Amino acid sequence: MPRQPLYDRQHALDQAVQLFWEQGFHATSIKDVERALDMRPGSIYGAFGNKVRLFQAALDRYAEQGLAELDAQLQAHASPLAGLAAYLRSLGGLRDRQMPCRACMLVKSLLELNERDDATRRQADQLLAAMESRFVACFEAARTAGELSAAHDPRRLGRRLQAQVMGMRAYAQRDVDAAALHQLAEDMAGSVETLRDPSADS
Amino acid sequence: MPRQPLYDRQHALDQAVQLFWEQGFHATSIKDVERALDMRPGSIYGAFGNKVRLFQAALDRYAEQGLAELDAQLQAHASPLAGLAAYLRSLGGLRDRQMPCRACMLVKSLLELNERDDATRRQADQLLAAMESRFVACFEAARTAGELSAAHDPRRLGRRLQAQVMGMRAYAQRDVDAAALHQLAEDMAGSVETLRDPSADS
DNA sequence: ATCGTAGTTGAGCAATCACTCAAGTTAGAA
DNA sequence: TTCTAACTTGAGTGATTGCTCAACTACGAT
Repeated sequence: MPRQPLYDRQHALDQAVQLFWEQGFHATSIKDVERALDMRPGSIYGAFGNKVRLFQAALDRYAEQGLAELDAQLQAHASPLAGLAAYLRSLGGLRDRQMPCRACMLVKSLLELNERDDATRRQADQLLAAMESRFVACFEAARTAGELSAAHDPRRLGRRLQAQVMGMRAYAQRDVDAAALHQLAEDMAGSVETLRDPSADS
Repeated sequence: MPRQPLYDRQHALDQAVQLFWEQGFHATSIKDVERALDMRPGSIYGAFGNKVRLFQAALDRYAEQGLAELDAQLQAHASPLAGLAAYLRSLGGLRDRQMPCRACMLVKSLLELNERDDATRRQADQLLAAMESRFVACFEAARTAGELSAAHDPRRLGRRLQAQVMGMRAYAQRDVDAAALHQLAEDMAGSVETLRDPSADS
């Protein structure tokens, strides 16, 4: 085994996530990637294959971190519904922190890519489906915990929640002030909390 | 006045809307435009200036038609809230009709463009703001008509509605079945209808 | 019929695109 | 020390990008 790579693969991928998240796939050139990763074309292609595969790896990494953020919020709260509400409220602060982009990278990719980049678009779709599954599982947990009435359909609620999150984050990409975003998040969090069965004991 | 243009400007713009709506700005080449509009580069640049300005003209035309659709739904219903609910339900059928794209072209543009295309992104933002204003005006009308309790803030409701529409249409871009989309639209329409003041007389 | 103006055409421009590869560099194994 | 396999480098590939412009065409006015 002669010679280790000079670059840190994880760190390089993180830089790629930042870059693609901000600029999208088509507006980002390999020149941009060279600058952001501080790597020369040969190394980039040696490490990641080509532009599409680098983008796909970045998508995977982004989704992984997104799921981790959701899980962190869920574990910080005793009840599933409270966790989801807290997650929505945390999205209200999208304008406060400094970020590459406020909209979700998966949604940006889903909307940007067409059938010419079919495999990548399907990947974005699947990663979004995984996120939705987490939402559904959450509502199911709330139901078995008696927090949510049996009349509610967890899958339907999960779909709706994902659509709301997609909407809020796309809206956050608009040129609106932070207060409006917090209000929006509060409204959405409230609509999750009102699902709570009034006859629940805890 | 010697010689009329061979092309129909409105028709050409409609073709441009279709093309850009489906593929986005960066993934669409002038070659694509030549094919779609059946025009040669010289004519295209003579008529529209350059790629950016053609895209901007297409954005304007798209927004104009989008507002017209909303207005059509509103005028078809006596009450503002009923009109908004009908509009949301109509979006549930996005998967049924054949369309260039299910997601909103304004949102696609807002998410695709970055500060490098600042003017165009700001234009998309402003057109979305105009749409939101229509929503707000609608809620204000509902309030003066006594359909909506004075406790509600029309601006806040307008923001929320726009975020919901953005979310639903982005969600519709996913690979989900039509029934799920109708359910989602029904949920959102229902949430508008429950705003109706129970003490309203009509 | 002639003229002038506006619209059309397509070959072709410089710039950029994603990508390659031969030459050079580095380090562990022998 | 020498060898060798993995990694780095950057000049350079052909293809494509957005766009131009000189030649050409069509048509109303005179």
